[in-house]
Amino acid sequence: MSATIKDIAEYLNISPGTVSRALNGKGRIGESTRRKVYEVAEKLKYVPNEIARSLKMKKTSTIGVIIPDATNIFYSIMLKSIDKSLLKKGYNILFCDSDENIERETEYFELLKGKNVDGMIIVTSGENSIYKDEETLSNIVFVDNIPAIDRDFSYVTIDNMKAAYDLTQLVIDNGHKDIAVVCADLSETTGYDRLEGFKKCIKDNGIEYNPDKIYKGSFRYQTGYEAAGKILKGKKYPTTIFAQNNVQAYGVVKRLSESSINIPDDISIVCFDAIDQTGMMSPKLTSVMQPVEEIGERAVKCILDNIDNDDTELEVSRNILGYKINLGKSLKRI
Amino acid sequence: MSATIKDIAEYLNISPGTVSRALNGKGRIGESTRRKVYEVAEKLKYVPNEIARSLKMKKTSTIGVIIPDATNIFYSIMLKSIDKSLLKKGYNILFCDSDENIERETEYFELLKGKNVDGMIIVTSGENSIYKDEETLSNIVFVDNIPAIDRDFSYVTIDNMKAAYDLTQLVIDNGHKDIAVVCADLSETTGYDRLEGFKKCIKDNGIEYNPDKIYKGSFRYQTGYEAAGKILKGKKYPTTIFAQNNVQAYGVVKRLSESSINIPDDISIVCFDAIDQTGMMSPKLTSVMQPVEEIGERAVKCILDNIDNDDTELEVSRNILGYKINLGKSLKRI
DNA sequence: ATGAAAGCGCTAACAG
DNA sequence: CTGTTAGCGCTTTCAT
Repeated sequence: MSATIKDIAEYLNISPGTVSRALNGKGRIGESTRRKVYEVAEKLKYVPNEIARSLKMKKTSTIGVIIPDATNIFYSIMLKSIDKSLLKKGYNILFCDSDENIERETEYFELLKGKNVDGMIIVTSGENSIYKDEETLSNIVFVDNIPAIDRDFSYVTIDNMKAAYDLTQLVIDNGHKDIAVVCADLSETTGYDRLEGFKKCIKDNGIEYNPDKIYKGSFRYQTGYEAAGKILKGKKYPTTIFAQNNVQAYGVVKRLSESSINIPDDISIVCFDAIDQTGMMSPKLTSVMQPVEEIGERAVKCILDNIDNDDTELEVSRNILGYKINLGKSLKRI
Repeated sequence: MSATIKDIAEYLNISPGTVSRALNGKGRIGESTRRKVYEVAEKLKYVPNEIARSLKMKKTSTIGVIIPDATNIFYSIMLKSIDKSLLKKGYNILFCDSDENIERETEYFELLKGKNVDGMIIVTSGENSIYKDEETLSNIVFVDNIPAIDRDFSYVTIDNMKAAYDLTQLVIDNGHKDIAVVCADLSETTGYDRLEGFKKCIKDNGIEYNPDKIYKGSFRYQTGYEAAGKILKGKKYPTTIFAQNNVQAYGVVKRLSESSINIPDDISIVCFDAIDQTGMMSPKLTSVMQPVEEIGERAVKCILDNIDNDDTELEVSRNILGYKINLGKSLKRI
C-alpha cells in the first residue's frame, strides 16, 4: 500500500490536518512546513487516495457514460470527444457499453449510481421505464437518442424530425417517389422522429404513405441487411432506401452488393451519420451528419455546469444542435 | 443524498452492523430481520455507497483502461471486448484515451493510481520512462504495443516480428521485390518488431535492405498519407507499400487514390489490422489480423487472476496469441 | 500557523 | 443472532 497523509504526518511529527492543508494549499500554512511536507510526500511516493477524498467530499470527479456501441464510429468519436473535454476539467469517464441492450443499460445505470458518479451522459437504447421513476434526473444529460418520457431532463441532440424531412426532400428532389425506410424500434425517439419526418415530407410532396415499405427492426447492421433482403424479394424495387442510421445502411449495402445491385444506379441509399474516417468506404453515402464532436462537448459542458451550479435551481438544459447533409454519391438523380 | 445503512438501522432500531450483514448476507443473520432490512432498503431507495465500501475494502472493482485512440476500430473493438468481459465479473472501466500522446498517457496513469483502480490494461504509446520506475507493475497488463523496458511485466500481444515476417513473405511470394515500409517510431515495440520482421524476411529472401524505403513517423493516418506522397515523388515506385497498422494504410490509400494510382494494379498495399465491420471498404486490404477480441478477453482474465490470487507470488503472465493473414485484394501477383 | 477531533458510509472483528 | 467499536484516508471545523 502506498503512503498516506498520516505517514507523512508521523514522519514530520506534525498533524494529518496540517499535511492535508499543506498539500492542498488551503488555509494558513507555514512556508517551511509546506516545503517539508512536499519533500516528504515525494520521498514517500505519496499518492493522494481519491477514494477517501471522494467519500469525504462527496465528489468523485467521475462521469458515467453509457453508449450503445463503442464500435460504431459515431459513438466512438463521441466518446473520445467527451473524454477530451472532461480531462480538461479534471474528470474521468466510467465507461459503459450497453450493446443496445436495455437490460444492460439498466444494470449499468444502477451501477453508476452506486459508484457515485458526479453525473452521467447517456445514449439510451429504447423503451425504458428506468428513467421514468428516477427521483431526479438532474445530473444526467441524455444525448442523441433521448428517452421518450413525459418529464423534464437535459439533453443534447438534433432536430431529427426536421433532419429526416430534409433528407427525404433531397431524395424527392432527385426524382424519387418510391422510398423504402429501414426503421428502428419506434420506442427509440430517433427512430420515431426520423420516421415522422419522412412521413411528413412525403405527405407534403403528395406521396402516399405505404406502411409496407417501412422495415422495422433495430439500429443494427442485421436490420439493414435483412430489410434489404426482403426488399430484393419484392417484384418492384424502391428507387431509394432510407436507413435511419449508419450501421443499418452498411447492412443494406452489403446485402445489395451480394445481389450485385448497383448503388446508386439500381437503388439509391440515404442515411444518418455515415462517417468515414478512413476515406475508403465506397460508395460515399448521402447522409445527414450530426455534429458528433460538438454533441460530446456540449454534453460535457451541460453536465459540468450543472455540477458547478450546485444547489442553485436545477434547471434542465435543452440543446438542439444543427446538422449538415453530406451529398455523397449514393443518391442518383432520376 | 440517498439513504444510508445508518438510516435503515435507525428506522428499524437495529445497528448498522446488522444492516450491513443483512444486506450482504454475511455472517449469521435472522431471517425476519433480514427481510425487514430488505423491505426498508427498498422503501428508502437505498443504494449502497460503493465509495465508502471501496475505502473500507481497499477494492474499487474498477479497472483502468488506457488506449491510444478510441476511434480506431481496432481499439474500440478491444475496448468493447474488455468491457463485456469485465461486466461479467462485476468490474467497470475507467476509460482513458491517450490520443497516442505519451504525456497524456502519463497523466492518465497517475490519475488511475490515485483513483485506486484494482488494475490497469494499457496500450502504451511510445517511449516512456513512466513504467521503468514504477515500484510495481503487478496489477498492470500491457496489451498490443508493450513498453520497451528491461523488466518483467504481464502482457497480451502477438509475435509481431513473426507476423511481419509472414506478411512480407506473402508479398515476396507474390513476386514483389521492391517494398516500401510505412513505419511508426521505433520506440514503439510494435513498430520496431514489425520492421525487424520485415528486415529479416527480405534478408532471408536475398533482398537488400534499403533504409531509404523506410518511411518513419507515427501510427497515424497522416504518416501514411505523407509517406505515400513522398513515394509518389520518387522516379520509380515500389511495387508494394507495407503499412504497419490500419490507419497508416488508410492514409496511404487516400494519397494514392488522389493521384489516381490503382491499388493493387499500380501499387500493392499490405498492413496490420485492417478490420472492416462495415463491409464497405475498398479495396479489401491484405492484412495481418490480430485476434482483437480475444486479446481483450485475455487481458481481463490476466488482470483478474492477478487480483484474485491476492498476495500469492505475483508472477507475470506472458500471453502471445496467434494471428491470421487476411488475403484481401490489395496485393497483386506480379 | 498548527493540533485535535469529528465524520463521510461502510465493514469486520469482538463481545455478548 | 445482534450490538458495539474501530478504522479505511481524507478534509474541515474549532480551538489554541
